[in-house]
Amino acid sequence: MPELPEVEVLVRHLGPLLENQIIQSVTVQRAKILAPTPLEYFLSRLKNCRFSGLNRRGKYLLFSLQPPAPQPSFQMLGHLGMTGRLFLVSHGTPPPKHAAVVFHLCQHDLVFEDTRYFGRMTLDTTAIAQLGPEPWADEFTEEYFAQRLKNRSQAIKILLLDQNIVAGVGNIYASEALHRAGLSPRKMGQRLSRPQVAKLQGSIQSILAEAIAFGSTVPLNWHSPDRSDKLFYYGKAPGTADYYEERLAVYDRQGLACRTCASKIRKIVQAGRSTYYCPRCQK
DNA sequence: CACCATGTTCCTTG
DNA sequence: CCAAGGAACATGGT
Repeated sequence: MPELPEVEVLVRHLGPLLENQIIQSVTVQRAKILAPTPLEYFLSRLKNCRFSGLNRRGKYLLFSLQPPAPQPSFQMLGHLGMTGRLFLVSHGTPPPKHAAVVFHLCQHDLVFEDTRYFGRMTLDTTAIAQLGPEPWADEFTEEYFAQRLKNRSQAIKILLLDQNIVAGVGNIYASEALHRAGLSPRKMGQRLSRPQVAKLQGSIQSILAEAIAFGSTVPLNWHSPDRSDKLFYYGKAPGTADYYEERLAVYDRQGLACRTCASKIRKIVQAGRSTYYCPRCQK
């Protein structure tokens, strides 16, 4: 899935475009991703609603929807899973093969395409309550982070993927943040010193912030299922250069030279997920 | 054919 | 009760 930065870039782009658009009807090809919301309820609830806001929490999307007065507004929760993408096409454009949900607006269709169907689009927003703080929230203090790590015997890489500790870090940026912090992904959470906790906290914030800034400057194609950019999974705008080559320090770079010390980047598997690190820079 | 993939949840085992 | 590991979900790329 797009991790926090990709979702943030999407929200910043899509939010203004959706503002005040009214849903004429909804087509659902994969009712499973609506769970636990029943299909019929989903369709009837959304019809004639106006998009009144789009926000992000962790890797989740939160759509604010306003039904015709006097009904109160409510929220729809989206999650892109591993392969989910959201984009606008001209009204009536044939949907891609794995279009899970299509929201028919006036002049456009909002397509939620998800090849692997791991994503969600639901009226059940309870998942939000289980999330830890945003990386830049006041609550995500060094004290809080140290407290959450100190009694954990799991490797720090695995803990970074725990959305209940801090929300939004995924498999790519977990490796990247640990490299920047100079920490071994194998180090147990409880064995981080206080300065290491502080450095990791700062690394998470800066890695994610830079990814958002990067994604905000790259010309992306938001209007088709094209995903050829290998970057933000939205598709590179036609005629633009490959910006992504030197973007990541360690992720998917096993066997290549560390850009800091030239040692060979290694790949290991933790909790069934790949981790990349530099054996010399990260202790 | 085999293995890998940006995520989350559930189940089993210890 | 908790931690850890594995499988499941489903499809496509290499």
